[in-house]
Amino acid sequence: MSSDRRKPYPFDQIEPKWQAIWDERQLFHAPNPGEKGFHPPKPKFFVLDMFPYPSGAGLHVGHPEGYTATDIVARYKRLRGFNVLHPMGWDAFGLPAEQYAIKTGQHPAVTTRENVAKFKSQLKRIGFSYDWKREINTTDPNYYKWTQWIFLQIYNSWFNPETNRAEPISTYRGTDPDTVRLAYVADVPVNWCPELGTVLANEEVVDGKSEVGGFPVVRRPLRQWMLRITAYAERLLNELEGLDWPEGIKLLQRNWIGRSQGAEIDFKIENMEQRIRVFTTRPDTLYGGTFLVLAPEHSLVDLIVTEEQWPAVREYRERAARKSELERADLSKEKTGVLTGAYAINPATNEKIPVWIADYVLLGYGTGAIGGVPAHDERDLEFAKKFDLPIVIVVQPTGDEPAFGFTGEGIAVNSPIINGLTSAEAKKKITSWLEERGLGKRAINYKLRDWLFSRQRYWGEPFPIVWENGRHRALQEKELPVAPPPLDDYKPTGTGEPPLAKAKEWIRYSDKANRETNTMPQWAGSCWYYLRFCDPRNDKRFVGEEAEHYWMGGDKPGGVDLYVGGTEHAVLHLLYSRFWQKVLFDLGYVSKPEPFQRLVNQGIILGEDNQKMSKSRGNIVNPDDVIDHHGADAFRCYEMFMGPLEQMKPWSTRGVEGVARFLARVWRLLMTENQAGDWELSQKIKAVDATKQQQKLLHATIKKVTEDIESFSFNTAISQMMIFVNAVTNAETIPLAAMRKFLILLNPFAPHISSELWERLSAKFRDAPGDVTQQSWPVYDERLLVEDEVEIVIQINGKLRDRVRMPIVATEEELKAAALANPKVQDRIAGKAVRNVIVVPKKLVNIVVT
RNA sequence: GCUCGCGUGGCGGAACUGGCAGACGCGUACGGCUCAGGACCGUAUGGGGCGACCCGUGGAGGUUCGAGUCCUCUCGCGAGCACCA
Repeated sequence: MSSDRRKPYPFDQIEPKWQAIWDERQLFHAPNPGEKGFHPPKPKFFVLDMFPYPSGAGLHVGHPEGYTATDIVARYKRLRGFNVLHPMGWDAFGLPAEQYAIKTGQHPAVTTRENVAKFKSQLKRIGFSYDWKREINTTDPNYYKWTQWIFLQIYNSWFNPETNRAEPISTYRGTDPDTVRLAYVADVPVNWCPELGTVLANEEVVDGKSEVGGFPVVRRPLRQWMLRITAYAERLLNELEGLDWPEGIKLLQRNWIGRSQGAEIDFKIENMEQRIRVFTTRPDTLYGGTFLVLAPEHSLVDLIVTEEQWPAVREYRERAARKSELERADLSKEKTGVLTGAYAINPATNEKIPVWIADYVLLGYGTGAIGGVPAHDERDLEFAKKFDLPIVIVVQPTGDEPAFGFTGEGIAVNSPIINGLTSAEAKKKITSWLEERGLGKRAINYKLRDWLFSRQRYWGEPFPIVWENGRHRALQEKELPVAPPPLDDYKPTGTGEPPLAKAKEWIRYSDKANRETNTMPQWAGSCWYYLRFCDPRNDKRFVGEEAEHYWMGGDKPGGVDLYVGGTEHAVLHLLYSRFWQKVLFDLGYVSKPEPFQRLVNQGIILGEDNQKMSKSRGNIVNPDDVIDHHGADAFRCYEMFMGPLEQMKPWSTRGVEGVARFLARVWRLLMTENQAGDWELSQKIKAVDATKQQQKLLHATIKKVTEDIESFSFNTAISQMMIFVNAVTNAETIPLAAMRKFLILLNPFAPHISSELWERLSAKFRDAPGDVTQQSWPVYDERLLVEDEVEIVIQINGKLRDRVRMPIVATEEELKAAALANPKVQDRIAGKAVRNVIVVPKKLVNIVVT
């Protein structure tokens, strides 16, 4: 007696069989222009997954959700005659491999190789139709050579505000190009994570902790490489407009970029030459400004602070510096601050107002200084109350809310030159007034900060930069790639000096020059990988011109036609790669300013207990187990049948059984088991015409599945196929041609079983040459879908009372007459007045009575 | 606190521009077939009532001949931002 249960159909045999065939025949390889097998008339379709970081834990059920969706689309588009680019690769630089190396001494490259092999075999088991000839790995020198090359293009260019685009640094006419490069070095307060021994980008810090690992992050000044992404703030914001992305993601990016419009106003300091510049979105409240506040770190503080205030200021600054980001941002705490002892002049009122420092003002935003308008700003009000500062009302609400503490728009009061104007008008007028006097100007501010681009890590791309006499200098293209040095000890130094600094020989570039020892962040490789997929083996260029033009759409709309991934990259990868794409576009290297035309986010898959899957909860579902039990086709179909792709939804073991049962029914529809226990083709299959009803259902199914794939409603597409199979199951004879069409519809969802059944049909009937993957997508005939009769709903006062079958050609008058003559209606409306009869052709009649 | 998104049976979810609420699947019940095997097949399945009928899409209003769908308010859940001047 065998312990393993008999399989409802032999997926364990047919799935490996077809995977091997696909591999061997390179069936899913997409030829590039000029290559063998390339057909110019075929339209292109670029469908991309967010490539994974190959972790040691292997694939979890969340990964294949998006991958299955894109695979269905890829297979569908091929059947529709597209040349489909559907690639996969590995985003393999990153912390886990490095931390494993620190623990065990095993080189990250070895760990990466092992993990990639594991991921790849898991993906292959699911039957994804990737073009494996295009596989890329960000840690491959042939790949990161070009990541470094792109960095050099960024380094060697600047953003020309007049043309609003990046240009080669040679076009810069100023004295020091290093001040305008898109990649530059700056001493900035950075997010330093002691536990990880590295700095992190703003985007990588969540609630004062590292996104990876959740370790505390503190502010610390360090000299770091930055990328001038802020130069692109406006374009990154505006060009979101034309993208077919979920509104939620667009909104996240808009908020992250955080554009606000207002004015910069200069305040004279009493008895000093310097002026304090503040940024405000409400210049119309200038008359209500009764104090100024500078960020504690503001550079003017040293100059303006008075002798007697020095001790207090120094102490306050030290305390602020010691605070973590989290403590500083704690909203529940009371406002703090100290007087500098200096006074400024409000340019509108000419009054003397005190200058304070307080940590609620951030150095990083605006000018690092604000004008305090306590009557119309919550924070300023809180501050003014705490320190007993004057409060002057200058905006009168138009509603009946109190003016005190009113932060909305209203009418200007107590403001001589703008009295009576609406806030919008007042803003314009006061700003012009300031501009005329050289006291201020219109200004736009962004929350977006420049991208902190260096990391103190081993397992990342080294910068193609050397230092000589304290100045940085780019390497030549021919010196790429710059490989990381071999090291025995990968540990962070803890001082902020990168581990590469330990490689004494590697650092020494020449007698005079040393190599840069920072590495690039993990995002670097993923910023442009979609471009490399177009031409992954090119050793002359990061992507061949013709290949880029073809796959990214050239002058036609497109780019990556479909990009599927999680929302977690909304302000990280998706913002960074848009930025790189724009730089490359400006410099003439690529044909599109935006990389991803259409973006779809898959929702998270929860555990069976409705909780987030996690090791500690013990609710993780392993795809390998599911495939062992039910096969890859059932796994794929269940991932899609669970519910809408974008939605968060829980895993259900029972649910998998349901779809597995469906596939088994498909199998048994065409196959029967003989005495010996072998599967053979069912005798019920005949090369006969389908019945009228079968024909109608088939065409309804073609229509529904086609439309549902186009609209990403994979769950309802599967429902419709279930309805079809349920209906055909009881038929005496099974019409061959209809089943052929059905198998093509099923193929994108369940490629193995549909391939096998197709082949078995071909062995007997020889009516359709080739594999199912080589067929073309069925077309439905609208004429077959129209009914002769329809069911008309009869309502009285909007409530369902009866249904009658009527010819589809029935006129409104006929429908109305039939409804009124209906016995149930007669009973109900007896003695009542019919006030109105609404007729919706082919649908319903609604009788309105009193 | 602010900004988005979402609330439909015992469960996952269907329902195109307002037009038969609950497709499909799970679960459950009964029946069949069987070596009672957690396999397979069939039938039923929103709630209430013996019944004709009545009630039902988080809650309260509104628009409409007609609302799960549109509008207003409200409650709950999820996500994002969080002193951004």
